[in-house]
Amino acid sequence: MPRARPRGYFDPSMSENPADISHDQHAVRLAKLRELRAAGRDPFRANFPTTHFSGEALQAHVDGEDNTVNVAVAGRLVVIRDMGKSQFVKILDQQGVIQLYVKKDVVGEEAYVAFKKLDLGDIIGAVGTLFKTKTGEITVRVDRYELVSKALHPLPEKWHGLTDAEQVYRQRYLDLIVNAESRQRLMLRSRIVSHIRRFLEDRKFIEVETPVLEATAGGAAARPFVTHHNALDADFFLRIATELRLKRLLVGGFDRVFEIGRIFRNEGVSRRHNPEFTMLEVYQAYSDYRGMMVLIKDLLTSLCRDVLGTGVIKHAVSGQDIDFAGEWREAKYKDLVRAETGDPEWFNRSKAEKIAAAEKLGLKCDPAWEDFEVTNEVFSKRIEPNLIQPTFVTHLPKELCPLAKLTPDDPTTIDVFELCIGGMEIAPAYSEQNDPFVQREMFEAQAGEETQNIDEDFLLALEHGMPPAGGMGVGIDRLCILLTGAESIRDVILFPQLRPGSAGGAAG
RNA sequence: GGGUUGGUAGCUCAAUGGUAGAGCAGCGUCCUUUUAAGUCGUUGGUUCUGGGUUCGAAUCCCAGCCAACCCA
Repeated sequence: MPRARPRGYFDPSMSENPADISHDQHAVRLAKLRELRAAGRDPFRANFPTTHFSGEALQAHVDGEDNTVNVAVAGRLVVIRDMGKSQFVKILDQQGVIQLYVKKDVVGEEAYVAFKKLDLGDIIGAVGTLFKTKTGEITVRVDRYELVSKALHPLPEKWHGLTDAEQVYRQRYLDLIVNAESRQRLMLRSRIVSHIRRFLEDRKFIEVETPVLEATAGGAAARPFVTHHNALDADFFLRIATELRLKRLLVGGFDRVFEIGRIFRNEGVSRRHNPEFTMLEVYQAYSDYRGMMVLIKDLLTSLCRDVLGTGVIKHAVSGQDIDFAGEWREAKYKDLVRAETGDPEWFNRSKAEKIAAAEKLGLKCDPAWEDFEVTNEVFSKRIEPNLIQPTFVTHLPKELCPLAKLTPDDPTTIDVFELCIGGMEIAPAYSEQNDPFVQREMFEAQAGEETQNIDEDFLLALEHGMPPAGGMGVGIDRLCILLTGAESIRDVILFPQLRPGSAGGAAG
């Protein structure tokens, strides 16, 4: 038997009726939507003119002068505190949250009744004046409001937010609505990229865009994605670097160029790797890798100063403070390896001796590896993870990068640095190879049997004369991990790659 | 690709082989300066999927899907 209860919008006394939908939040919202439409009100308006973002409105309030400043604001309802004949609610916009105060005797009976039927998640616009509540919060006293867009699904819980990693990534919009930390971190990424553009433009660099679809994927050692062009009936590769295109521009007389471009590598997914990621590549004619050192140090210190407002950041993994303001260490690759292995004669040992020594350090080595690969295993597993403070590692073995110029007094190494910070490689930079004959030899040595993979068009460009140049690549995602204190690359990419699946079916 | 951990109400989480619960959200009241507002009442479950063991499975076993972490 249904119990006697006052009848309201959805009467629980109807709960034994299959038509009762009070437990189904989606159905309740659909019913409210139908009611709005039946009353001739559009639940999805075309616009709502605003005068202020939330943050601007908070700034616009004049202390001690309540209700003198008019504002029109809009955003998503994220908090509702109903006190009977008045309500405090909060709306979220791009700049954050602002509180609204809606009084029955200000907005009128009809509008107030309609306001009570709004749901968390609805997008509303409001016009009113600014005042400060008795607890000191700057608030909009609402004269008039509109429902701008109805939300048909409930928001995740306000206090704990959304924690399910899968839903965070597949439905990032929910994460952005309820997790302020995510919202701020991803906005910080935008500011970082924006700062990099301004920084380089101030130094006369030109931003360019080069093809993503390439006939040969060169400029790095990585497996590419393959795709197909129907009209040309030809396979294309998604680029794995922008280097060879940008150098053609150096030949063409664009002396300082950069591209902030999406790079695609068909490799594993991990905390540090997304199949598509963003790389800054910079080339400066008549400079060299030493010039790039100055550039990257200026760039990172200015990022810390102007975007983060600090010279020291906390390293998420080790807990150490990373000091960008002080002197940056510079160390030769070979010296670091000799120190780590405790063997001054490391580079005179045979491959077998190196493997034996590396395995004593707890490393697993594939016997098929080349000599330099064994050494590099020591570097990447034992040395790089411990380079927390900014460190330029210089004079790498020439086998590691076929596009750089050899060190004048040591033909086994190249004029390059790898900037390591927080145990990660942040930016490799070279004195770029501009001798077409040496470049061809390096390509051929690297290609082995697969000479069809040599980019002949690039070599032809070099034969027309490329100015000497310093070049540098900066992994934007890793830089953002470092600067925002994120633990995973997925936390600094809006929509990280996941296995295909639907958002709705994600939870089960 | 291998190992480990996890998947329970819209969300955050309980329930260690014996009637699936709580908080928030929802629904119905009270409340015209609240701050995770408060107050009284109340609805809501294919326990990721499919098999198996058992008198009985969210729980144990097998397979699969998805995710996180570690390794390659």
